[in-house]
Amino acid sequence: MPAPQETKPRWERRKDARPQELLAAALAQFVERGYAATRLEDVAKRAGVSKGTLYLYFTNKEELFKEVVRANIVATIGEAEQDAASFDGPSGELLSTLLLRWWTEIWATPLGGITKLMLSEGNNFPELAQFYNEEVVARGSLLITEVLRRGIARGEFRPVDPVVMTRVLIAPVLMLMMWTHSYMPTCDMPDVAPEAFMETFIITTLRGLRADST
Amino acid sequence: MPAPQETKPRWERRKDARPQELLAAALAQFVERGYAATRLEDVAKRAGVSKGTLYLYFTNKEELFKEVVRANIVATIGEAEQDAASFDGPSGELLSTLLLRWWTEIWATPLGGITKLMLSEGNNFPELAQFYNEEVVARGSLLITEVLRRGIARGEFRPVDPVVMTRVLIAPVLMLMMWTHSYMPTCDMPDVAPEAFMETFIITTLRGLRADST
Amino acid sequence: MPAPQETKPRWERRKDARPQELLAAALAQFVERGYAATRLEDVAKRAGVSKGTLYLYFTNKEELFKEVVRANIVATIGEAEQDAASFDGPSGELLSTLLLRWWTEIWATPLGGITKLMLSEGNNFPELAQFYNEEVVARGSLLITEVLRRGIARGEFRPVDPVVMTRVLIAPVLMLMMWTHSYMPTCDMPDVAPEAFMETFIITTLRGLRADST
Amino acid sequence: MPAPQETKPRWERRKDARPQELLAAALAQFVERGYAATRLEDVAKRAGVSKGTLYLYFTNKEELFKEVVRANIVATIGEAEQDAASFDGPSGELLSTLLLRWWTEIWATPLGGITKLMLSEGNNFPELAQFYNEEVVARGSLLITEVLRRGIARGEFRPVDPVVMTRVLIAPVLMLMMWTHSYMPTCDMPDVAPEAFMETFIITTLRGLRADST
DNA sequence: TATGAATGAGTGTTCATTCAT
DNA sequence: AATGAATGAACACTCATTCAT
Repeated sequence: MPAPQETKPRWERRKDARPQELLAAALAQFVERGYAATRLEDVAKRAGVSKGTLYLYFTNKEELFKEVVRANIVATIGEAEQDAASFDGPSGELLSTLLLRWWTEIWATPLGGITKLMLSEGNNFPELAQFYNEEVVARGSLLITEVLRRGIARGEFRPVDPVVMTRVLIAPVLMLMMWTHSYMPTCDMPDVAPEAFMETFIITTLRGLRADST
Repeated sequence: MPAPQETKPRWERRKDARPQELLAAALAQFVERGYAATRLEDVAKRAGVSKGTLYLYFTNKEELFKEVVRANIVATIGEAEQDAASFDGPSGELLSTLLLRWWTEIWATPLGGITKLMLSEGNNFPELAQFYNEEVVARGSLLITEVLRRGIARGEFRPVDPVVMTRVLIAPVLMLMMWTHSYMPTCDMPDVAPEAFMETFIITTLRGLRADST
Repeated sequence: MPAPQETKPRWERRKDARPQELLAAALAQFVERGYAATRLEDVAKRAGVSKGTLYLYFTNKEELFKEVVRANIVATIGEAEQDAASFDGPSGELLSTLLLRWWTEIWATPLGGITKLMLSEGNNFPELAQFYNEEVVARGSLLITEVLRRGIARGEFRPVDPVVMTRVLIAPVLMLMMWTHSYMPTCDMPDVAPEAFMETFIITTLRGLRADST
Repeated sequence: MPAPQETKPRWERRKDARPQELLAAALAQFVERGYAATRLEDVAKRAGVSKGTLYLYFTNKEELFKEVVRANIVATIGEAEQDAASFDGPSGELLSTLLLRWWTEIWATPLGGITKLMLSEGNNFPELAQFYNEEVVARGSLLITEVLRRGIARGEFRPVDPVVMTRVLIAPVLMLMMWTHSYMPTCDMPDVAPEAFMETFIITTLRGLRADST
């Protein structure tokens, strides 16, 4: 009896890589189509597996979605927190840096798509929305709030409620995220470049926030 | 003589009131569930009629939605346009009035829910999105843009690109709309009153926009 | 108190005419669309009445259809029978006259449409089909058969089974009826004028039937 | 040891056989009920599968029907075309062979039912009618027309318009098809055997077509 | 007698989920 | 571990029929 040849399998065994690949495919599809409109078959096709395989790794569509979110949220925020802590210059500069980085680093990232998705369809997944808020929104907001407190304490910003102001600062960026991730061209009526938006927004708001602008 | 049975009629004739009732029910359901997740049968049930009745008054789901939008918009925007045209004071005041009215009159109104809905699901229903944009967003935006032009021309505002600035002004209000209409309370993390948000936003932005803030 | 004026009613009372009008409208619609595809609402609209009115006169769609057929079958056949009986010339001439008249007088008549309809959808109304056959097809066929017998007896036609031959003679006319009443132009591939069809058919068949064509 | 329960599997894997089975079930149902009245659920039930399964193999009802036609036609017509091309004898013989074969090979086949169906319901499904005409009727007709041209050119047939004559030749066979597939027995009034019909029809018509029958 | 608003059963189609292989 | 054939619940829309007015 001939020993079975150690043939290289036609497709490579990558037991461990599978889940990642599936999550990647799911992420892409969710971002592209939204949650409800994403068909698991398309996710499977995108990952190059069969529909059934998805169910070997994820209980159902909802769980898959949750995993996608969890897998893509981790690191990014932590960095920003550290940067902010070690910054030493004027608060306005810190603030604008933070907002700009937020935009540039998230927007290019899948996280941008997820944010849009959560804002859009979060209602249908209260549990998930809560999770997302706690892990992402709350931590991010706190960061901004702290900078505002710092600026007010140092007399750089006029006295405002830092929590409310945080929201005012976050809102435009989130909205830009939504606009950017909406692929209907008509919706972005007269074309406004995200960069121009961010610049105008930051300049104007910082001016409005300055303590010395009597 | 036996008392005549008090049989409840299978249906009641309500010819004139019907359309309004249906639109109201549809609006509520759309806002509550979103467009895609709204089943026409539920709308019907909510209005106390049968599924078929809806089709006596509206061609299909899409048309029903459009009617809902039309019935809740026309007046509102028109008024704002007229008010703006006849206003005579400083542009900053006009702008803040406009934004505040926008918020108060739309937010209290179900129209807020519709705006949220369009932002959320617009992607999946391009035709609806386009319709909404043309009828609502474009007209509203133009209003703001014109005020900005006016203020810049009169030297009240510093020179900014009025189109970009329009977006910057719109974004926070839209975002507030989204937050407000997301019924997961957790999402509104530290409770920020919409009024406080609007106030802080308007004051800050107008300060940042003023021409004389050297 | 003024005596109520004897005003002429806005619409004329024509109690007796109603059923006829309804039947006429139904006939037209059935012929135009076929049985299944005819919506009672369209019949009503065509007759200028409301949908409900139809149900005052006819139990349901099926009964309406039956009445339409019954009301349009009566007279025509009788005439032909009498003409044939009193004819005195050569049988070939009689036959061709009969076939041509059949075509010209039925084709223009609603009976043509009904024939097409019966052929098409008769399966779904076995009872009706039977009735139609007995009253129309059988009597008409018998007429032809008799002429064939006459011709054979007089030595004008070669000896054929007159019953079978009757079918052979009827078939093309019926088929022409079907083609003519099919309003999809494509189905009548290269356009063949009904008159040309009838002429070619009659000439060829009579030639084939002649006794002397040795 | 307990005998393993003989549970019947919810479904059986039949990958390769399935399409054929589905087509067969669909054919039967279509012929039995007609196109419009055939519910896909019944087709599925007949094939012993669920409704959804149909959609694994066929895009929709219309496509299913087209496939049924394709699966039952291609061969038949093709053969006839080849036979005709290679035939070398007198045109009358070719013609009668063609017509007879058409009858016997189609009539015995469910394809007869489909022809009946198209004649009956074609009006209501223009696209199907067109498809059927192009694929079946047009090709078949052309075959006959060519034979007629051949016969005329060779002096075997008297000069007639071959296109019109084609129709005259087709009509009786189609009509016979309709009669045969109408399952109301009454409709075939005095019992005429299809074979007798065909024989009488062919003999008579060929006699009428002969060039030498002075 | 006439109306037409209202009904609700029925069907084609989609897609998340299951399970024999 | 992986497949993909099979499932069946769900939903938009139609239309014959009913019935309060």
